[in-house]
Amino acid sequence: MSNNRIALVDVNNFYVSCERVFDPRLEGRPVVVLSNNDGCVVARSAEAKELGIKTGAPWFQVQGQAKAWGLVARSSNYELYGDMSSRVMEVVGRFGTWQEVYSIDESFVGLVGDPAQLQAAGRDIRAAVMRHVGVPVCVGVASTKTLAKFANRIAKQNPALGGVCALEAMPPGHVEGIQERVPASGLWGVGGKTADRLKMMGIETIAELKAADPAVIRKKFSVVLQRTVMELNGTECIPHVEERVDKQQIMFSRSFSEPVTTVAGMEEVMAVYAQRGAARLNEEGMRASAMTVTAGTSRFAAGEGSFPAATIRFAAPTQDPIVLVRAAVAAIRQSAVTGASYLRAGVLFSGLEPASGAGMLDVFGAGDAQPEVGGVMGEVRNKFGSTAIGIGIGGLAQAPQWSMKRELASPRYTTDWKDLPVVRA
DNA sequence: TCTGGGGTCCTAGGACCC
DNA sequence: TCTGGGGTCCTAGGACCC
Repeated sequence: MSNNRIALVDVNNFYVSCERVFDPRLEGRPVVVLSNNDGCVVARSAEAKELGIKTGAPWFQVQGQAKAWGLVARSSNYELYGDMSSRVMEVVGRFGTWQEVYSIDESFVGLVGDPAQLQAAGRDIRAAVMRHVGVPVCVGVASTKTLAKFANRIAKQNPALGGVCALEAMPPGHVEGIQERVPASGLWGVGGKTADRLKMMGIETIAELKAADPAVIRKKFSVVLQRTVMELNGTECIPHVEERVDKQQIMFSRSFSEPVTTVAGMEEVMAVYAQRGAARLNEEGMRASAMTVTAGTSRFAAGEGSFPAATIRFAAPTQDPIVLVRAAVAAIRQSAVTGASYLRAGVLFSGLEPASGAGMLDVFGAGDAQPEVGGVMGEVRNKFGSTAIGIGIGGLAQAPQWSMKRELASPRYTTDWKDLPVVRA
């Protein structure tokens, strides 16, 4: 067996840690970051976790005690987190033989060495990210991705390890002991439904799942869970995806700050959302052969609710915002229910292909003379800001009534000159 | 009054073809 | 009343992830 290993590096309480870099007063205090519309809690500091605040907790239920607890809430600031993320990834990537960015705050990297060297590499990564970006990370190192995730969890839960756990550097029997105690549902890839079904078969702990027959697991569940079993036993089954492959879908979906109750209102929403989606298509350099528009009433309200969805297939793949807006508005006009109280809507593009190069035949030879609308709008936005241009209601400078609320937002410290922090010495 | 916004992969089943 | 066998492609839905 070679000594190639996989490290999973992730930032602790990522969104909260980003906020703390620019506002050190938040250090040591309970802090939560809220979802769009300040709806619910999406990230918590260790102190907030200790208070018993759960991920997904509705903010209006927590808000009452905030003052007594000294709890600080921030609206999510995705521009800041996105920028901090790329800085973290760049630093972490320097240490790996390869790197796969798995989510906004996690990446897998390849490491080589004996257990002591792996442990040392983990400590180096941690120190480098803290020095260059200022956020704390944990590192788990093992022979497969599933085990690296597991090792990372051990690192997080045992402060004595200093944020790094190379599985093979642990004392003999230690890892096995944990696997006998921890439920299988704590593993990457094992969700609630699967855990329930496993339980009925008498499989509750990680150790029990590890000892299960992969063929039986595949038959009763799926190839996905079979891979988990094999990875627990040290056989790599989940491939590395170093090059970010092209996305299969692009979505724009948001809930509103207040309900939209008329079909005309939903047409307005769709006009704006289709444009936001089209802008994303343009940024990714893609065009779509199909678009699905969706809307929904509250999942928490009594009664049936209304969840319209309609898919439009285009004769030729497109990223033209005018075409997309027209189609989305027509689709919602037909599928929205008069009088329903809609709280969210979205557009999903699928059947994506690159917009450049050999695409559609330019039958009429108009391609050169008529630059694509989406591209031009993208250039204008880049130069003059995201609200500088739009079609119809999407061009209004003032946001419509139902637009998202972010009342507790922090400044865009790293992506907007106006918000650059000032340091006095 | 109030409850996120993205994504991925797999499977089953239907349509269609030879 | 009987009516193959195999293959591909597409879609919807489920489960999971952060």
